[in-house]
This record gives sequence, structure tokens and C-alpha cells, in this order.
Amino acid sequence: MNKAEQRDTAIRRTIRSIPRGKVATYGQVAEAAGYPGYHRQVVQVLARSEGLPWHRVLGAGGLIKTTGEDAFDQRTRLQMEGVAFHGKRVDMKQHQHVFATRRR
DNA sequence: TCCGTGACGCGAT
DNA sequence: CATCGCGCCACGG
Repeated sequence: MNKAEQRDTAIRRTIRSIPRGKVATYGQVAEAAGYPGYHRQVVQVLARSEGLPWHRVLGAGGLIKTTGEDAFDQRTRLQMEGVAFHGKRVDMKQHQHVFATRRR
């Protein structure tokens, strides 16, 4: 498989590893997948692929970066998992998922 | 091949 | 805390 597919696979696997009630940012997902700086690629994957816990991926600082209906869904889903919000941001101190530090 | 666009990040102002 | 600017990457026109 080519580079693009490897990144895509690694990113998806990383996103699926986020446990219920926890969240991670685009940048963290990219880095944890082994591709620091590919946060924009993470967005592409989330927007296209199905079957991923997309609502557990937030913007830097625990801020929801989605728009329209999706923003509402994401916030609702997270709250159902027990994720607490501080105004418009998620309480990262309490819900940020820490990925196992791995390097390639 | 060049250019604009997007569920982005981050430091500076 | 709100904005701006610049950097980053893949895609589509």
C-alpha cells in the first residue's frame, strides 16, 4: 500500500482507539498516529469515512470546530458519554485521552 | 500545473 | 478573549 493509505489507516486506527468518555484533538491524533503536522489530513478522514467516533475529535483547546447540525450532534453525543463542558469548551483536564507514546 | 478551499494549529497582536 | 497571519496537507476545478 502507498504512503497515503498508510497514513489513512494509521489515523483511523488512532481515532478508533479513543475510549468512550474521552476526547482528543486533531493535532494529537495526527501525532499519535505517527504523522505530526498532518492534522488537516485527520479532518479529511473524519469527514469522509464512516463508522468512526468522530465526535470524540475536537479542535485545539477542546473546542468544537464542526459547523451547523454536526456541532449540535457532537456536543450532545459527548454529553451523553459523560463529557463535561465549560461554556463552549470541553474540560480537557478531565477528558483528554492520552495516547501511548509510540514512534516509528 | 496553478489556485482556492476546508470539521485545523499556533504564536502574535 | 477575538482576530490575523502564516504554516500544513489533500482535493478538486
